[in-house]
Amino acid sequence: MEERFETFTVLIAKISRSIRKIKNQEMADYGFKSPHVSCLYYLYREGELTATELCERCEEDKATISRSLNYLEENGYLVCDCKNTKRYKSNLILTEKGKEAGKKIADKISNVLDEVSVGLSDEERTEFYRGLKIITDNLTNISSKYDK
Amino acid sequence: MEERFETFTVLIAKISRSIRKIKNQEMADYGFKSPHVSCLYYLYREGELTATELCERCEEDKATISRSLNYLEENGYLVCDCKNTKRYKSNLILTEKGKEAGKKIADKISNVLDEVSVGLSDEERTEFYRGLKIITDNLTNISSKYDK
DNA sequence: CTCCTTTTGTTGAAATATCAACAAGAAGAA
DNA sequence: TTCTTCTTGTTGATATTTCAACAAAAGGAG
Repeated sequence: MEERFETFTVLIAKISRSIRKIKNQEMADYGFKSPHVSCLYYLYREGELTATELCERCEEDKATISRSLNYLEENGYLVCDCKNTKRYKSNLILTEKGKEAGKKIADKISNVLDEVSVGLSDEERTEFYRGLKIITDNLTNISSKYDK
Repeated sequence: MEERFETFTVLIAKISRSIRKIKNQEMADYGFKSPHVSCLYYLYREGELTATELCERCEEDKATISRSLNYLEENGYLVCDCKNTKRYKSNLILTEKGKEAGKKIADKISNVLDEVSVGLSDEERTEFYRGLKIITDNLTNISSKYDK
């Protein structure tokens, strides 16, 4: 009997839910939700980025990112070196407060990642990531048929 | 530099999105969305199930499933051998129309699953699924800290 | 049977994500 | 500069998911 569907889509669904839950809860004291956490993480790691670059990193809709940035800016986590009223092509820059939050997030994420692969050897983990990459690309290809 | 976050959460996000897109689009002619597809798939494969069992299979919220079942019932894809006005503990049964749709879905899913692991040997695929299972369990553990 | 507890399913409200139309700016050609 | 076109970001509307309160039924115990 066909077991692949279960051992794939169901596991992926569980993983997605767990990741979102972790991102939502770890920084709940700050009022951050999953997309805020992603924004701060990437800005902390990569330095200045534009909104579009941040969308790519986070794999989130630009509307979601736009609204997350409003929240983060209003609450003093970042500023924008805007040449104009909007954020077009402008770099988003973490404030000190933003960097502190970013560091906290990066540390937590690092811990989680350590725990995630408990039970796999280094080699197995490497192989796993390789497989994950291949499968992601295959699926992206398949689903892109529906883009017009 | 820490690459694990990218090679994990981002890939998982992409996979989730692709899966949902495929499920949404493959049966769009029928007006099915992702949860409808999951319901029909499992009912087709496993025969009669209760709503709760279906929630477990689909990894969906019971509210989502409840509403999906309304749609499927209203449109003649399934009936419920209800002993009462609600669906409590009752078996959900596909009609002929439902079975046809279920078969179509099962075939499509089978095709997709063939394509998903192109580039991996049988052995690599088996190893990959094993790793996926371990990681899922680890993450479920980590995130369950937040359940009270 | 009657009462009590647990399970199961529904419903409306709230939170999130997604989509699509639009507006503002950038970039380049003439 | 002044068009024109393409990119980038915002906004409101809509769809979807999630949460939590509730209600109906089931399963026991007495």
